[in-house]
Amino acid sequence: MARPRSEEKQQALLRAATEIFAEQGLAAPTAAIAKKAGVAEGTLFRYFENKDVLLSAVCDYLLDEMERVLAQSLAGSPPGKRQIQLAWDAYIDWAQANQAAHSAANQLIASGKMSDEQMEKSMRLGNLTIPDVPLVKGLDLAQTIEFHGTICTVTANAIIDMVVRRPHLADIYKRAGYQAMLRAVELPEGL
Amino acid sequence: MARPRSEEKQQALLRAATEIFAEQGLAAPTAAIAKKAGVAEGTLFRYFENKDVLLSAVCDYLLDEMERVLAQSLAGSPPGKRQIQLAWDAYIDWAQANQAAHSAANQLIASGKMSDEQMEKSMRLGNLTIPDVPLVKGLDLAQTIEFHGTICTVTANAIIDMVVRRPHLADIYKRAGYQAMLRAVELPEGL
Amino acid sequence: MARPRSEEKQQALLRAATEIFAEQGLAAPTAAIAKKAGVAEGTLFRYFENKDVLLSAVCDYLLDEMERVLAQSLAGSPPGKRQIQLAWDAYIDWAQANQAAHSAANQLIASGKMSDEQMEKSMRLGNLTIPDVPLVKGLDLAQTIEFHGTICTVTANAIIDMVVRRPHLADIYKRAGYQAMLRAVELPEGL
Amino acid sequence: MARPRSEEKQQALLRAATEIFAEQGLAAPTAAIAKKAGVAEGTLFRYFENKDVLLSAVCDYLLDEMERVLAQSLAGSPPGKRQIQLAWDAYIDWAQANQAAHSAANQLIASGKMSDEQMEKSMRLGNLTIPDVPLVKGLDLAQTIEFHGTICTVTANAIIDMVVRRPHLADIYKRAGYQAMLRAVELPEGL
DNA sequence: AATGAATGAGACTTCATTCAT
DNA sequence: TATGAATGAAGTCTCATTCAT
Repeated sequence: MARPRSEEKQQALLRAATEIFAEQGLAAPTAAIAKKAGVAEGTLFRYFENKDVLLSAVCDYLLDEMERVLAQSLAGSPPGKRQIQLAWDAYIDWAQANQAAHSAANQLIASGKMSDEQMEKSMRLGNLTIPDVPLVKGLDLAQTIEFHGTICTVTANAIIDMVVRRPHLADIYKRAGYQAMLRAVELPEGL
Repeated sequence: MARPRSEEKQQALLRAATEIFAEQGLAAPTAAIAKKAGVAEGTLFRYFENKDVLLSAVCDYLLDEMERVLAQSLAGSPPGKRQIQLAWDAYIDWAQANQAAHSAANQLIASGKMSDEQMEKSMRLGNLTIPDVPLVKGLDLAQTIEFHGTICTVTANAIIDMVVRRPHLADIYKRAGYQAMLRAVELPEGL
Repeated sequence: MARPRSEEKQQALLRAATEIFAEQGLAAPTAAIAKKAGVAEGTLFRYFENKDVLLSAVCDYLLDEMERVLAQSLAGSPPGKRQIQLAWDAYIDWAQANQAAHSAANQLIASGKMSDEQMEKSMRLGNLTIPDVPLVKGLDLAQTIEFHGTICTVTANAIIDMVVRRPHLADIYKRAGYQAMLRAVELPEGL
Repeated sequence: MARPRSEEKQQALLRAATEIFAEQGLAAPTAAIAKKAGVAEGTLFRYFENKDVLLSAVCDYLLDEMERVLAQSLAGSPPGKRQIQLAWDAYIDWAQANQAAHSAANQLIASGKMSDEQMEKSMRLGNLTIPDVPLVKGLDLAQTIEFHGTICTVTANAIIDMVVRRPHLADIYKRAGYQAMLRAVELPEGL
């Protein structure tokens, strides 16, 4: 099974899978994905050997997307300053504008089907912009970063859920969530 | 008279379902649950009309369990003092000792199949011990409580994941997580 | 499995089965029958070895009922005169008043599960009151009787269906049907 | 392109269903039908969404078949003359030659699962060739036609049963039945 | 390479029958 | 004897995957 050529169809399938997973869960039939992508049922399996491979590919696709969004948000801003808030806002705005992507990503993470590499990448994104902070007593540097990154990530996701549920309070949630996160990871609120 | 319907079997099914859901996800076959509970496939459906009813029953079972654990942790301690920490520790310890229960509960909450009542109860548990705090600017009282309760809950769950992944750091995560949560919701750290 | 004693329960089961079969078809669960009869699921099988035996017993029960109704209608009327009309009216009135019995009987006959004896008895009932008529050319006496009896029976059943569907026309259907039947079997209409 | 969906397979399924229903009743397993049609179990459900749809499709298939047979029998014969006998003979001959079809059709009609449209079509076929006859006293025109059509239909079906049971008397039953039906609906026997 | 019909394992569920009480 | 909980075979239907076209 040589990787076939239509980059376009591959993208269509990834986008369709993202939406279908968001709507119906990861157990959604591959046929529904193919249909939404506008290709035949069998064609899906020319691009993704089986459903697990597709799940993994969607995961990569979404991680790349997040990475792109975060990278773009930081581009051109002086490192070490306001970086965190830029990333925070960019992530929340992206999730609000791409709820299917956010939902699918959460389901994939929760499914326990992500590879170690993918887990690590998702971690890395969560830690992306956390500056040097004092070690948590009893943890080494890597563990401290992971600890703070995790709290940052889950807080952001919680905020996104609230934003999605009450869009008219989006800005309030976004700001208050940001302050709460800063306090949680012991960064000065002025940051 | 005929054999009485056994409370024991119902409990066995709920426990088996919890474990199987934790291991295989909510899409796990009912046959696996019946087998683990040591009953015939058909027996499951005498106790739970169909799979959705079983899911819902497991949800109630786990919420009751959590409620029991939290209530017990608070029993006998003077209200308004150290209550939060007692609940925090009890929840994290329970989750560490009952990983299947914690995992199943999380999946059920994420599945969107919970009834409104169940959602509300899970919310209530999350807010249980949060004392009066100043309103978040722009939110009313209920929204403020929800906001803080949500952050508290997701932080606790994040800590549990870390505790499960690195049990030897359990106490450190638990303590540091607790402090982080207090700061996030703007409670004095000495609490 | 000795035949147990409660005649009353046996009758209750037969009556319940008749009603349930009429409502839900012969594929109705035995549990529904037991419930309607007010006995436990397992009790049914102490009175009827298995479902086929129950079907057969219901068939006998209904044939006996019809026989009783027809016999009663003829009792005391001088043989050979007006007998046919008495039987016709009695049968149609009985079916209208006992639609479940009629429906169940029809389903049993259509199911092809009747024993030869039962088939023969149902035939016999259909022929009960047909007086001597000239042989149909090409048929012997028994065949002629069967031929006329069959036509009489199916006509009566057709009339019953119409009566049930339009009760306000019951008498018209009953009379017109009777006349049509007489003509079909070449009996003088005045009979 | 992919294999085209085969009209042939759909027909095979309809024919197989007809035979299986005739042999085993409408409760027969879909697996038996698929097997007899020579396709996989799942294939049946690509052609018919579920069992009820299959039942309905078989019903349509058989009604169409009957309509075709009756239409063909009348084609080219001057209207209003001998039409009835042509249709009668064609129907009985068809049923004798296609006993499974006749049996399945009867079961479907008896099952109460036919749509109103299908009921009406089956009625229409039964009334097809009945010419103008005097009103039955107390019934309007439509009711009279229904009355006669019903009697005609049930008589024909009764004759078919007899023909099937004693094929060597087929012609005698057919003729005698025809005469009986004519008398029943008050048409001159010479017709 | 793309298609979508075909496949059949496996899911959920029902129910006749058995058997412990 | 009566009960009804327990059983598991069997039914309907879904869907990931294959393969003829």
